[in-house]
Amino acid sequence: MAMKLDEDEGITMSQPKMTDVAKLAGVSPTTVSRVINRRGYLSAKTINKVEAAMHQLNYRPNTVARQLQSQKTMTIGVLVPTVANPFFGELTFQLEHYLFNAGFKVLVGNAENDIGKERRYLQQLLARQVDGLVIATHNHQQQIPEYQNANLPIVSIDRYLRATIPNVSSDNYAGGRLATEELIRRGAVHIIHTDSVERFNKRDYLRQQAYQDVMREHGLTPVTYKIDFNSRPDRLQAFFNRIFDEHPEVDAFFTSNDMDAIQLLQVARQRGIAVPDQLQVIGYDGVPTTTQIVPELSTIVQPLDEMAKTAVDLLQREIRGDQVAGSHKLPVKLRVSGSLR
Amino acid sequence: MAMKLDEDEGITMSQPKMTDVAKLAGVSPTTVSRVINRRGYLSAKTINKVEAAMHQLNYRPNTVARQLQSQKTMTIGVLVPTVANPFFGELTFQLEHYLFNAGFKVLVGNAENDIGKERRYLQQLLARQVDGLVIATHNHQQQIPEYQNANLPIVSIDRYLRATIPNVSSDNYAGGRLATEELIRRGAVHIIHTDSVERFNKRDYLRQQAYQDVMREHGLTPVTYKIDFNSRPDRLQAFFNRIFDEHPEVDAFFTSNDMDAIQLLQVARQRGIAVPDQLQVIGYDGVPTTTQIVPELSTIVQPLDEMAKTAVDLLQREIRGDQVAGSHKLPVKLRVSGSLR
DNA sequence: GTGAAAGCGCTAACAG
DNA sequence: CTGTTAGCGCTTTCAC
Repeated sequence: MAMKLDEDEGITMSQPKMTDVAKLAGVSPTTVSRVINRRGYLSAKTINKVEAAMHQLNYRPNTVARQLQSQKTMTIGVLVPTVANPFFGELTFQLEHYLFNAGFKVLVGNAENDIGKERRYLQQLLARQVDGLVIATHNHQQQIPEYQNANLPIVSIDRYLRATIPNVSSDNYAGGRLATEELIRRGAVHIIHTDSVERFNKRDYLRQQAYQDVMREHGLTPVTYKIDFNSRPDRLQAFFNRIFDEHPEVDAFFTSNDMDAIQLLQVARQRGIAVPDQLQVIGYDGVPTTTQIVPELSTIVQPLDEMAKTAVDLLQREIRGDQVAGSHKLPVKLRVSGSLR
Repeated sequence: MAMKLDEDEGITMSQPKMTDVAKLAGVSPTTVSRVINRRGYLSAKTINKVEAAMHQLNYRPNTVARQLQSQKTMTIGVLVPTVANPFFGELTFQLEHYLFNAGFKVLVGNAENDIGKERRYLQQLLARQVDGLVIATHNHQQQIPEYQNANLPIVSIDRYLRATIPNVSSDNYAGGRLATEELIRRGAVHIIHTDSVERFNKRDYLRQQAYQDVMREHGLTPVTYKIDFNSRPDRLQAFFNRIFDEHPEVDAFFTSNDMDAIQLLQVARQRGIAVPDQLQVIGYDGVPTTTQIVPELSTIVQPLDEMAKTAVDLLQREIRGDQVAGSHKLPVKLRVSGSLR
């Protein structure tokens, strides 16, 4: 029956608040607040009384009220194209992991490559609902004015937003060089690079730039195809089939992400092209989940773990008031597997 | 220079509030509030003045203050094992999609199969920081007392939490039957079922139950192996190798999820077992991303889209005060592909 | 050691 | 059509 106490007293009562606890414990709300926050001098007796009362009422301090008072939400907004994509799923996971350890919660939004949705998220989140923002979407920043006059700590992932917004990415230039040089070293000559169309700034073209530089240094002709990141599988397959038709001499691909590389491997199999003997492939990303599913794919591994850690670190510094603009590049490494000979 | 107005006035000013707008527009805060919320009668002139002032100050109403006043956060907490897993990534995506359309934001937490972390999330979120919760984690609910006295709308996904908490799942029994019957129909006799160890309630055993029922109906001997959902790839491979060693006669598998099925296919390839000629495989989940990556896998497709929609619908009804307990099962379908002969 | 009063930014109730 | 007042639940001065 003692166990029923809460219900007896509380079944009709809405959520208890501080004054309820204070009344039950026979102290003032201020004292209850002090006990919760362990602030100031308190007698052991008072602490016990208050804690007993809180327990009895199953009291939880109202987070929103504390947020209003403290002017902090301890929440970070994370905007990605979609967490359904393994890359952004892993990124979101890593961000949440580090943010949680730093005391923050995560509000996620899938922009779904919809500029309108991204803007609506920004409008809501910029209204002091979060203490900061991590932006990993792909939409054209110039169509999203909110980024220009945003007055909140922001970190972008692998994307240029504004001079004063720090950006975290893998070392795209090094990755592009690494992939291209490796393919050449292994005998490839007709190497095609596929890249995303969603790049709107020179700083976002570094993989392609590296590929072209390396090709030219070796006296080879660079060929780059642009892929729409949103392409459904069937359109992707048609896309790769077209490349094979237009370039029957191709003996290697460097794709801008692993999902594309995987589609490419399927098309190659359908066309009876042997990998790696006739065709070598290197992707980009190296997300653990994808690697687990398709271990034979060679790829440039982005250190998503370190990238998330860096992003969280930068964000915390921004929140503290530091200036931390600039491009933060993390080292990549090559994962050699069955798609290389 | 007119473009610089904001900065001239606002560079040193912190975030403007309603009184700032009111002062600039020469009205009371209440009127500003009315304009924002389009409530009551307002003269066109006043609306214009206020909107001009809001625009000039780049004013955004403080969300937290509104939340405190309205006693609503329009935010839903979503707890999953990890969004890095394609199944939960897709689930989270779908949930966010429907929640956004219903006006809600999403706070995600990765429980990481850590009971402590799941509890800390619950303690925080139950403190009125969200208007409801979607629980898709795998931890043992009996080790998480918060679920028993949680005083907030909750929906669970494919998992029993408490009698009064509605649960959404695919029709696991039908799915188990469908898979097993299909394998038998296609000539399999020694069919092994692998299932997750993270099932703590009879209601969570329906796939296994269906498998066993069908096997017995056909005079076959059911063999179920339990897998730890968290197993790293190498441990999973060792696990499947052990099964092959212990049951060299096996000619089909029905696995409890596609990731396991994919590892199984890799082990079969390593051992030189031909799929589907020597071994047929049916997985469970049928997430679009996974299907795109491994199209040859046959599987029972869960309608994640419909499940998310249903969960959001139930949650909204709970928030309105309706009683909506019970188990909500959605129909599955078989996807036939290369791993079936 | 503890309490009373003011205020975080907004909106609902009540006037006028 | 618009303003004044009070209050959402908490914390932070400032007293005592």
